[in-house]
Amino acid sequence: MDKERFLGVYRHSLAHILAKAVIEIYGKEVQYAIGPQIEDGCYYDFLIPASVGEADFKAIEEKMREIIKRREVWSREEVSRDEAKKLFAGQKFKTELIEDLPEGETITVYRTGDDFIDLCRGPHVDNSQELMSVAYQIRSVSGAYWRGDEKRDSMQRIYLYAYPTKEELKEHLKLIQEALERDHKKIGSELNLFMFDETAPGMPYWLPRGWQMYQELLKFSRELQARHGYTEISAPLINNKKLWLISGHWAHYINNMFMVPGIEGWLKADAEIPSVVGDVRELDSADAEGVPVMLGKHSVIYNREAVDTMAAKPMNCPNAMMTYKRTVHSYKELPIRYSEYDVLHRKEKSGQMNGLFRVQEFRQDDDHTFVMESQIEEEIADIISIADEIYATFGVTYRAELSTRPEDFMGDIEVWNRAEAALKRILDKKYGEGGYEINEGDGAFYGPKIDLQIKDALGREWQCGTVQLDFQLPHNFGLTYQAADGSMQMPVVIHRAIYGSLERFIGIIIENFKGAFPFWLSPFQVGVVPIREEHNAYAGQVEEALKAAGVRVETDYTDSNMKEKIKRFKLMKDPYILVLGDREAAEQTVSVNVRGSNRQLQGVSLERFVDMCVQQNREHTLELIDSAQ
RNA sequence: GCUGGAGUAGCGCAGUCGGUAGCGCAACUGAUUCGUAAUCAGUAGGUCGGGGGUUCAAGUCCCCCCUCCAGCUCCA
Repeated sequence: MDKERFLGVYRHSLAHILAKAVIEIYGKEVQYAIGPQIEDGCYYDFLIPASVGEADFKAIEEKMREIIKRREVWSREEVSRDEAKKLFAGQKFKTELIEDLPEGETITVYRTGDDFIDLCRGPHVDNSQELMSVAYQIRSVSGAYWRGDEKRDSMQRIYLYAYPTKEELKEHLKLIQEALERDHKKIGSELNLFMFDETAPGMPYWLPRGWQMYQELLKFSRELQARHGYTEISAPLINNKKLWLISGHWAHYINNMFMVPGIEGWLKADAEIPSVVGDVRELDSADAEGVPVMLGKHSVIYNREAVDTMAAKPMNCPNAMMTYKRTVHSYKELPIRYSEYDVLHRKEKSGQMNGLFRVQEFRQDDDHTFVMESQIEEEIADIISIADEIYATFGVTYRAELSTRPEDFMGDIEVWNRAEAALKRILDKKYGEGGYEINEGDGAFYGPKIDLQIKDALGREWQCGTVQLDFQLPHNFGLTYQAADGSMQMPVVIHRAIYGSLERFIGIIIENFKGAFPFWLSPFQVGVVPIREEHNAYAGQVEEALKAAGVRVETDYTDSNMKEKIKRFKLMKDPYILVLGDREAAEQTVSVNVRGSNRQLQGVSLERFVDMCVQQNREHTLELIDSAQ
């Protein structure tokens, strides 16, 4: 049996054992739903009368062990729909699953011993004893909605790690531990890169060291884009709702926007309101049921439909449209590329935030390019070449995904077809046919898109870059350009970002590099350690020489001993630590400690060391130069 | 928003049955002037996330809220 199949059968069988154990512990009223295998094990969704916590894990694991030891026989049966329904009477999820099975499909059930039956396609082990040697451990319990729908039952999902042997399980737990050690929240705090405060959830405070990196990323993006003909703009952070009405955000995105009340909408109320909808998610739903609410005397309420209501921008696009609209445009001007790095705000439901990966305030390396349809192909090829250069600089690989026309598309189907064909031509040429994924029908209603997923040092994938065609906003804003024949035509807008959000990207590279950044990106690039106070003068001279060459250097002039000084810079993961004493001062050299090795370069001339630094800044070198040759 | 966990000095943590809030690192002061990851001694630092309640007494028990974490759902 090949490994894939082996894992599938065993993990899936363990899910059944898990369900059986949970039912034996918590009683027959447990509703069990589905228990698929996943990447590192399996899970099972339950509706359990009690709430399961970490304290219960051991009992469940032991119950599973006990069940396996019973060496029960597993049997497969084919049953009719009615028989199946009878077998699972009282199990509402199973009943729903059975009802949803297509007519004529063979329904199979598996029994484990006499007292447990599950609806399942299989295959499974023949006898529980085959599971005797597999290693498993409850990973966690978490909430999950029945069929992923937040309006339906909220269930408890119990996750299991499952591997064929104890060694493999151990190996996996080690990898998890490794990921934990790379956690950007932990490293970000240790390296003084950023912080959060409860008064601004999901909005990072960038500390000096972190902001330095942030600026380097911006600088790199700006340099690269300037070479590719981009022009940068900046636009208001808050706009009147009029703009959001035109762009469609007021109708489709309002619950994710931070509102800025004006003066007009404030009302003093002292009345009974017949129908108040309390759940913000249902505000736009026609059949949301309101309840009568009595407002207290002189309550202050706000009517967001007032003419002077403003909102913080969640996206840059509408203002880019406005910028384009300022003058008339000729086809000769296109493509026009407006890049911007403005601050965006998106209100998230609580529980959605996650360090820098998901925040409420962020910047993107955003751009809106206005092109003629005939220019799409060439423009996107250029965007991909930018992405190539940026990702390569961080030493990460990526793959592309194309999402095509959804059912509720907007615009001319012919335009869609031509645009999708153009995107496919580019991707075929770049990655070879089949060298990228196609998600049919997954595009936005306003245009097809290409997503770029990067793969980090642990093999985890992250969505960063995105290139989206947009036929809708030019329409909403009435954008035009004058074509060669004198007619007025509508440009196509290309939205694109390569880092994605700077915040998320920094989170990813913190984990990718484990805080040991390439030289050009390091908050401080060189730490200088004078051995004794009498060496401070020479240290100052070295510091000045480096600063003059644009190198970010920090020097420890305190009276602590050199070991402590070295330790401090090592903990900050400065790429180079210079140790300066009598010898160096006399010879005008530096002794260099290279990060990540115990290697010391002795007697490097100051001039040579400055050159090494300058070269790495200029070339955005990924690896540290660890030789003075 | 949902499920489960957590919040005690700047950071990492301990705090038992409800009975005077502690340890390590960091900080500060003094001594030490040192050749590659922690010199020694002393000092200071707390609305125990916020609010309410129970009690003679609350970090500890109860209720509400906030924030964070692991997931679910949604997303850059």
